[in-house]
Amino acid sequence: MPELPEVESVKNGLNKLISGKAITNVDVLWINIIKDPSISEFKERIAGQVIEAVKRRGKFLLFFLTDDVLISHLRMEGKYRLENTDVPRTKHTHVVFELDSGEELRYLDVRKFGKMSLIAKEKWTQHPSMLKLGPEPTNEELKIKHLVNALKKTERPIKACLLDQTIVAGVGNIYADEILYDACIHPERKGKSLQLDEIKDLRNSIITIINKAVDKGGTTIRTYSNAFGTEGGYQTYLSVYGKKDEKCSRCQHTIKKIKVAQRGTHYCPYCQK
DNA sequence: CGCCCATCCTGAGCGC
DNA sequence: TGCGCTCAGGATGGGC
Repeated sequence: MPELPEVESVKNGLNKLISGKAITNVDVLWINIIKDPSISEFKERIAGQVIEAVKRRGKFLLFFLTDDVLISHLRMEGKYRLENTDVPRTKHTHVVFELDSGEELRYLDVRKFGKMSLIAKEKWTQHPSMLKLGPEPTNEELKIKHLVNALKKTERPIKACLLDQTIVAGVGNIYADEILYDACIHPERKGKSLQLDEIKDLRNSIITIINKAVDKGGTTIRTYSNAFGTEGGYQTYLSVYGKKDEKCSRCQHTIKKIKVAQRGTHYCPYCQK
């Protein structure tokens, strides 16, 4: 399940593989992947454009083309693969970008949850998906004051707040659990119950955990791999995610799994207050 | 406005 | 062996 660190790794791989190549044609094999514009406009506009660079905002991949930006979200299991045209397309290949190099950039997605949008370059920051995004989880962009404001009035559990992309962009279910463990905060604590020093700890944990995961090339739990097909390396650093019934490495108590905001949530009932 | 919940999807894992 | 059920979950939009 690609979160910010995994998308960052995919972005880096794609830049090496496809920057400077032109798209000659687009095949859409599962129409629900394309959110907007219409399928015909999507295909017609992309054909002929050059992929200048691939960037990232939150969990969204941004393909900067000659005139447009292709906004792509991998959701649960989306992947990009560069293949020669003679390699057979698998049944999970849903969108194919044919390149002037004779290769194909293929979008694969077992669950078909991923989405793509195309928008004019000068308007991409105004796309609804972009407008809703909060700050990137970096020391420069994620301000204490912003977190204080976002949390001070809400009754929602802090886990739900971390998953809310308007509060901070890029955190998903795995890193939310890891961040709360690192900050020693119970996932069911109401947002407004957090004290200032706890919010500072939380901010530090968000930045530290995400940075380290980026550094390790992301986490491979189920099926994630980057554009080169290589797996991430952060899974060996996980403290609670997927560790139900195992011992907490800090206090030796047993890691529990509960549901918070409809999401599987792992935590240590002794360390996380 | 804030928040909850269903929806989209398929494959893995499990019990019988 | 194979069937049917449950679970996994990010963003979105409807509804209260």
